[in-house]
Amino acid sequence: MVTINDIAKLSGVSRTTVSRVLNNSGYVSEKAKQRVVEVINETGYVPSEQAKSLRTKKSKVIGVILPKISTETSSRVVDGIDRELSNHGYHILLANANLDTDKEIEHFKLLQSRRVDGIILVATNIEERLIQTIKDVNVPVVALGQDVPGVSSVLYDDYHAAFDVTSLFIKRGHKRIGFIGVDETDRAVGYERKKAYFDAMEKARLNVDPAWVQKGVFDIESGEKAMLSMLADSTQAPTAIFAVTDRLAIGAMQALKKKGIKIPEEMSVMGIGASDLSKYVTPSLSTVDYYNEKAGTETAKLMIEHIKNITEMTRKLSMSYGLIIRDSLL
Amino acid sequence: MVTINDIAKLSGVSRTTVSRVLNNSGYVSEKAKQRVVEVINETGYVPSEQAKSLRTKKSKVIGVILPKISTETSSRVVDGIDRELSNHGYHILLANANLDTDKEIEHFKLLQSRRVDGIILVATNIEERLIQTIKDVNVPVVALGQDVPGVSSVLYDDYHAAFDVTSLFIKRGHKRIGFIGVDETDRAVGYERKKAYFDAMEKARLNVDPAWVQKGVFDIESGEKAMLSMLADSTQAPTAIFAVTDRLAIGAMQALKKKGIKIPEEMSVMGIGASDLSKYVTPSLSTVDYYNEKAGTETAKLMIEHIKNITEMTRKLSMSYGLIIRDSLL
DNA sequence: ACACGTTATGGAATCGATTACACATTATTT
DNA sequence: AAATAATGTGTAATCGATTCCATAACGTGT
Repeated sequence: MVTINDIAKLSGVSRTTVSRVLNNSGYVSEKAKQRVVEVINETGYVPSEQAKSLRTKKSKVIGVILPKISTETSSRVVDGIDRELSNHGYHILLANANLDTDKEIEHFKLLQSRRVDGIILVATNIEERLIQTIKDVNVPVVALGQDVPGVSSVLYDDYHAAFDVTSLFIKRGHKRIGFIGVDETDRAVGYERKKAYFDAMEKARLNVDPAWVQKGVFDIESGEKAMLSMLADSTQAPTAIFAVTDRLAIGAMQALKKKGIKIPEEMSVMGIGASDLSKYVTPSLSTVDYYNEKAGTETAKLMIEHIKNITEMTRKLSMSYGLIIRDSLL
Repeated sequence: MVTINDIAKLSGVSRTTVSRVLNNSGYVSEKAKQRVVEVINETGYVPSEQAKSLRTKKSKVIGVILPKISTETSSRVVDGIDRELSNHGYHILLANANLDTDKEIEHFKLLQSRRVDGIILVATNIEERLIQTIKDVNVPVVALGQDVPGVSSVLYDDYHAAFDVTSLFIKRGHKRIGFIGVDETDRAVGYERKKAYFDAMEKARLNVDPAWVQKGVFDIESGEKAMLSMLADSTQAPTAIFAVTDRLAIGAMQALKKKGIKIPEEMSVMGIGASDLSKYVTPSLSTVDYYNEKAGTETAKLMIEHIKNITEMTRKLSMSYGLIIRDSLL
């Protein structure tokens, strides 16, 4: 590997001068500069960011901790993050927590040891241990998707989105509305969306049969199971189903199809996420677009502001959302 | 930031001893060790991988260049890569080429400057410039998805997969089979799969109406367009459609639905990719599973072998595939 | 002719780790 | 008891860059 010293020797100057050429700083004569550039091109020298980082204490790398790599949401978010970061010369160091809080915490340590300039946490469940870990970290942390106390966060408006979905059903005349949620330890998806559903129902003075409220775990199969339980448990079936994610909604649709229940004639369905899937299932699924890519970009922007110390305080940014009305809705 | 020197001072030993404790190497008395560990825990010291890398010339980071981040294939592949790499203490530095060869080449330079231990290229089009760049790079490179000359590659068996799909149609009695491909500059997806289609047709002595052969660009919309062109251009429509990707196939299905052509009664459809989408469209799409995650894992394994110099020569690894027969097929 | 600002260059310290080597001290073998 | 081996620790060089500081040559205003 050719180093700055080699370039210095070959071009007959000191490594200080080479560094000046590299960074376009200080005084360098036109002649020296040309000679150095020449040698650099001949040798194919690429300066070591590592050595540079060690000295300057800036790595130009941002760690991104994901709950799971291969989900549509993750990949959209990462796309958005990268789009913004690469504009500022930053790279992404990936860390997959795989839905395991221990790993999440471990990744904070690992990313610190790599001296990343900041850490973006795409969050799910927020435990006390995690919050403590974040406090101990000495680089800026920005969270996406969950409101982490004391940490700048980019948030989806889960409450209002879920409220709007439920209200939409109500406005269309539905009185019996079922709900498929996830565990409430997930504050955003589990707790907030559920609360909004209940609030909307209560506001419209609509009754909620406990059997209409079911729980799944983020995949299609569990949505199917939840739907079947709902049909089995309730004396009177709902006429509409609000599932907190598209995959749960599509699972519910699978169950309904198998039961011969017509969508949307006998049952309306809505999800959240605007997944690719939602557009191409039959009937196409009404859903909520969370603009994940935009959310990623905003998170990255916030991170850069923190790094540049433009923003000192912790900020909370609420994303907007958009309802997408398709055929699954009567 | 607390450094190894601080730890040394606080525990009253030299930094050599601290390093020994850190790496569990050489001789250290039990007493000294305990003292050092104690101080480390008190201070929350995290060793700098950067400084370590500079000295040891190993960064334990692998650069991954993706053609596009937010695709199902990419995220599955990255998942597989990470699964294997993290087992060996490696991290992934992400680089998004966004379907731009210039960027791809630029990323090679950038990753080199970060002194990654290896580069995994998830490839699409292979240009001469790219091959030259790879040659100039001085770290191991492994390609995934395309056969890059002189570079170890993990390959999908595009030819046989496509041949099998076409043959399956033929075996089921189809005589007029349409093809929706992509540009042949993509050797694997564009060229190989097309060649296999023609070879299978020829082997069965079946005629191919030029209008049956259409081209799209990796998205659903273009699949739809290609299908409409095929119907418009051909005097006699095919009874089966082989699209080289699931998204193209689903686009074709959309077109057929709009035209009121029944799948599979009037037209059978197959794709390649085993996307989530393929399972939940109606009718469910028959396709080929390329086991992307496994491919990612294998690529990572190959990379590690190269880094450890277990494998000196360039190797070509061909992945297996599996046909998934679903409702879109008569 | 003197002082001073501008331009050009290099020496040497520094960032935070690893590691070769030297030097004690203690334990074991003969 | 002397020779040898095992154990424990520190000094200093090193990795590849940046950057502070010193020094020198040169022009120019007075």
